[in-house]
Formats: sequence, structure tokens, C-alpha cells
Amino acid sequence: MSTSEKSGYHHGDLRAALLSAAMEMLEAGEPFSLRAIARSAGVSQTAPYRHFKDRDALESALAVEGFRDLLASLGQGRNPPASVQDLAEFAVAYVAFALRRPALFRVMFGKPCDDADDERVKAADALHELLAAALDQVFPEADASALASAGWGLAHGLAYLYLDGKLHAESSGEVAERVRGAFLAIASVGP
Amino acid sequence: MSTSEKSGYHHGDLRAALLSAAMEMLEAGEPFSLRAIARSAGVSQTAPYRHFKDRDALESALAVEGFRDLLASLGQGRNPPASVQDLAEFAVAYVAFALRRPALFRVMFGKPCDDADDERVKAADALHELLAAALDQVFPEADASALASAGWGLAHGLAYLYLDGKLHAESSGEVAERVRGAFLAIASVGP
DNA sequence: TGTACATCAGTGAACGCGCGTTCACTGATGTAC
DNA sequence: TGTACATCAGTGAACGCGCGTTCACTGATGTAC
Repeated sequence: MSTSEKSGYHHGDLRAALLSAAMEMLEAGEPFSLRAIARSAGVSQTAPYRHFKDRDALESALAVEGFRDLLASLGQGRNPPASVQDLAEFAVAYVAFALRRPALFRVMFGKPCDDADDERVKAADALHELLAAALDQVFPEADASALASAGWGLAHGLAYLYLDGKLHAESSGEVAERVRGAFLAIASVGP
Repeated sequence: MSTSEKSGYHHGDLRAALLSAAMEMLEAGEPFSLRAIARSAGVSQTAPYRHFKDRDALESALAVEGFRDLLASLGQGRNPPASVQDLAEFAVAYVAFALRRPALFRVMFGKPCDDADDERVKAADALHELLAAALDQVFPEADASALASAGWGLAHGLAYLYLDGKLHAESSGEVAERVRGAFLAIASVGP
């Protein structure tokens, strides 16, 4: 951030360049390493250490960006949810994000949060809160926390099951339909 | 299997010994590699190649064992489910398994199934079918497939969220309670 | 305005690491006659 | 029963790999006087 703003230095803004190179590599499904990123940013393999303490730091920065993007795609073009159907669309968007950017999704969630990285923890929490707020809006009388965990868990689990090939679908449209169906099915069985 | 039965050979049953060494290492949270497993089985580092084509083959064998164990712990000491409460206990058991054997759980689910490995695919399918059957038993009139995906997704997602530190709980008892709560909460909101 | 100095971004060579896999081999077990 | 042979489980050395990280460095940018 602070680094990103001064430009005109040697490289201009290596930090941002490294992050976007890393994103591209993740997107392309290439294996992710400091050296590869440096290479792809056209810079010596030790240059990243100017901007990131170590591999983990870079990974966390990516995760933070990922959480922001995910939040954005959950929110964009959507009114506050008012019905179970609206909530199902959250799940659909969540799974779609995971399938659109699988490697990034794995980086975001793939390891226990290091409590050390404030930004990362905050970004994950923001997601949780968004979901809780959405559920609270639709079911103000229910236990929002339990519902939020359930909604999140459901979307998250379906995302991973599709990602890991345990559930199968032909197209992204079919995935969306299945996710919607699962969400509505479980929300309507009642005790 | 065929190999496991003849004993009195050089080692007796290296295949089984390697698998159980691998399990122990996973259980102990140690990084998993062919060499480490060979070492820990007290055998030269190339010996495993007698029994497993490559790393993937060994990993798949572990996954298959894992699926069997998971199926067993879902079934054991349980009558066929008759209510939403019973189903919630499935989810509780599922998440408990994941938290009890996190590294194994990641091996089981951590990568797209290679269609090549029949046993592995079958083991994963067996799990899916068990869940579908359970749900069908409780809600015979509903769309069992959508419900099964939902139930599985919910349990799977909660498992990963706890595993990756995105949800937190003090004790395994608390996890169980939260999972149960989430499951019952979402199953009772109705449309 | 010009010079001397401090700061700091990026370099290039090198370290040690464990890994998966191959190869030609040794030596124990089982089998045919 | 004993010998000759085939089979196959396990050995040991070696390959090439990319990785994260360190180190002392160079050279460009900004700053004080």
C-alpha cells in the first residue's frame, strides 16, 4: 500500500507487479513459487524479498486480495437479500468464484490463518460478517450465527467438492443450478 | 490385498507396513513423502516402488483406506437415520472425523480424483451414496440428490472451515454442538 | 546551484535442502526335475 | 532328496530438479548544506 503509492523508483511499483504476476500465475494454474513470480515479473529472484518478508507474506497478500474480490463478487449487482432465494444466489456466486479462480481460492483457504497477519484475518472475518448480516436480514428471529455458519459451510463445501472432483457438472450453469437446488432443498425440509 | 496375504517373504508384508507407516506420519502431522515413509518403515528408499507405481499410487491407497474408515465411523453404532436430528449427527461425525485425522482428510479430498484409480473413485462414490440413502430415508418425498449434495456440502464445508481455522471452537464438544446447531438451523428455516 | 552523503531498490552468486525417480545390482524364496 | 534355475523383494548409489533464503554487492534516487 504505502509502497504502492510512490512510483518512479527503479521499477515503479514492484510490489504490485509481483502480486499481479502471482495472480496471473495462479489463474493460469501454474505452480506458485517466489522464484517463478520474480522471473515472470522480469526481476531477479531475490528482489521480492525487498517487499515480502518471505513466501508466506506474499501468499497472505494474495489471500487478502482474494477475499476482497470474493466480497465484491458477492455484493455486486445485488440488493440486500430478502428471501431464501436471494440467499441461494449468494451460495451460487460463492461457488462460481471458487470455480472461476480455483488456485486463488485454495490459497485463501488452504491453510490455518496465521493470527500474525492481521489483514488476512480481518479479510476472512469480513466475509463471515457479510454472510451473517445477510442471513440476519432474511431471518431476523433465528440464530444468525448458526445460520451463517450453515450457509457458509454449505457454499464452501460445495465449492470444494466441485473443485476436487467429488461432485461433477458439465457446465458452470449446471453447477449454479445444482448449488441453488441444494440450498433450497435443505432450507425447506423443516423438522 | 493379494500382496498382503502372502507373508514370510523378505519383509513379510511391506505394502501394509508402508501404508501404516504413512498413516502414522499423517496422523503425526509430519510431511508426507515416499522417502520418509520408506525410512520410517526401516527400508531402503526405493523399496516402495516394488509396491506402488509412484507417489500418487500410494496416496490413492491411503485415500481409499481413509474413505473406508470414514464410512465406518459414519455407520458405527448408529441405526438408520429417522429424523433430521439423526442426520445432524451424521454431519457431526463427519466433521469430527476430519478434525481427528486432518492430514488424511486432506489426502482424501485434496486433489481432483484421477479417474484412473477405480478403487478411489468407488470409495468416494460409496460415501456419496451412503449420504443419499440416509437422506432418502428421512425425506422420501424430497429430491434425494439435491438434499444429499446439500448435506454433504454442509458437513464438508464446516469440516474445512474448522480445519483451516476460518471457524473456531475451543473443544471437539463445542465443534459438535456448532455443527449440530448449523445443521438444524438451516433445516428449519423453510421458504 | 552544485557537491557529498545517506538511503534503499534491485543484483548475482551461492548455500543446503528433500524430493521423486532410474538403474544395475544382490540375495532370498519358491519350483521343476 | 538334492541340485539348477527362475522369480521377485529389497539395496545403494546416483540423476536432476526447483525451491526458499542468505550474503555482500551495485547503482539509482532523494536530501542537506
